[in-house]
Amino acid sequence: MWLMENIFNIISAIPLFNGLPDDQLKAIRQIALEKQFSKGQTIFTEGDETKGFFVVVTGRVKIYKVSPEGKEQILHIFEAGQSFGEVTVFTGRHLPANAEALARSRLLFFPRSAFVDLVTKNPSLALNMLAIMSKKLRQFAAQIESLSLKEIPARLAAYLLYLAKEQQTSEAVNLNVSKGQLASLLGTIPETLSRIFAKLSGQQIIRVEGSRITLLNRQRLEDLAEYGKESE
Amino acid sequence: MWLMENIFNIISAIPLFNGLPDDQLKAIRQIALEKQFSKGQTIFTEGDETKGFFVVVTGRVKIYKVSPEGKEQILHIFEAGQSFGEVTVFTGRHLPANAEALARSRLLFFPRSAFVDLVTKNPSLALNMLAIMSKKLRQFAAQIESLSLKEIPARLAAYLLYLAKEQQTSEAVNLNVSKGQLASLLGTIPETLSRIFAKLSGQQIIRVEGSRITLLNRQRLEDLAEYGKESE
DNA sequence: TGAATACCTTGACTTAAATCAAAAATGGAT
DNA sequence: ATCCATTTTTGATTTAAGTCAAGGTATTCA
Repeated sequence: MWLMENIFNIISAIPLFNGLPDDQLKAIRQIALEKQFSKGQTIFTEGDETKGFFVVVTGRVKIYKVSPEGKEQILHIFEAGQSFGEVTVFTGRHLPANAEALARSRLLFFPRSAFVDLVTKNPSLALNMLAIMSKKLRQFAAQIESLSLKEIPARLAAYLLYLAKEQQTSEAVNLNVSKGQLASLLGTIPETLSRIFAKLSGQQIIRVEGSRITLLNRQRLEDLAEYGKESE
Repeated sequence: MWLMENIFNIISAIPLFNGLPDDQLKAIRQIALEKQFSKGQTIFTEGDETKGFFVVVTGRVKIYKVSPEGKEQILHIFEAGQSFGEVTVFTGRHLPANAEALARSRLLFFPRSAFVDLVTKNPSLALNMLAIMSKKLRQFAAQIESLSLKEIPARLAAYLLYLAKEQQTSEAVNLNVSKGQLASLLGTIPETLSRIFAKLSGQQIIRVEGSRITLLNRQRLEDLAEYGKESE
């Protein structure tokens, strides 16, 4: 019984379900299924038929694509409260990417047709969903821009500033993924990322201590992120 | 009077409004505004506040980002029946990219709040909108994959195959954009694209005659698109 | 028709980042 | 602790693609 209550609280805290009346939240709870995934476990694979979408309750999930040579490009890393896999709910077909748990994760699964029914009956839910998908479109647009218009040091600088904002700090940020994963997120490989960390450290722009990055010169970091070239 | 009828017909043929009952289509017609843009004219600029979104009636529109050095990355080219700029309808804030007419274009403009009202009252419209945004997310995911995991010849090969599918031909495709624009769409520059056209021509994989590209060896083109390396 | 402009191609060179290879560092597990 | 496995770093080299510069080819417009 307390477990049901627990899920209810979790659901009401998910941005996707923000502002919905209690009876709707109850209906949502009715259709949600809990799933557990251990670290490294695959949640779904590109090309899979899908039956619904997920919300992260605890843990962390990466969504990624793999090239035939095995190189991986992370599209996104989702944390508690965020949803993924919605794409297939509304276009039917196959999943466009892979999902893997980066840590032991608890997820809620929403079966497609039951969820579509809810959306149909509840305009606020539909608007929330549209808002979330709009936000994802924005993020993808930014990622495309970054991949094609910026060099890797600029992408790293932008990512560090993004983390600083997320973590509400202007001093030092904590990488929430391994450096190898970060490389993939930035569209590069670990060796290159390592060299760029070394270069920026040498220039006194950042200090790297394991996964803790101290921002020594925020101005230069911002210039780098914006112009892709160092202001000398 | 005939003009109103005309708009009505146009609206009913737009995928976004597929399957909606006539009274809803009439309501949509009520809020739609017609706008004309000449070739090269800017429709909106990154950072603009927006008041709604657009549907292309005739013509062609490119959505793009520009780096500080002036290099341009095209995110998408929209043609008749397609909508763009929806992102800001549901997240408020600012436009994330630029839009420019590639040809003389007639657009319908849907003011934000009136449209949100319609969506709220009409579940089918909300679902259509969600389906369209899902499709855009897929396309962006594919573009991110392409930019980071494939070399430029592979991107070109994939694009040519995509065009062949679009144009329902297996013989020869017609580039619907200038080669310079195509370069930007593929995340490169005209010089590089030109060299790759020359290289693939030399290998008898394609024949280039202006904007008409004949696919001489579809198999090798497919290998190239998938593996990014040439099958020797 | 011919000039003007935009578009496309080719060449020589530079450079950012990938690859290959190997050494260091880190972090669990026993 | 010590070992093992993974992650990270460093070095030498290669390579794809960008830059700069100059011609060439279309298109458009008067």
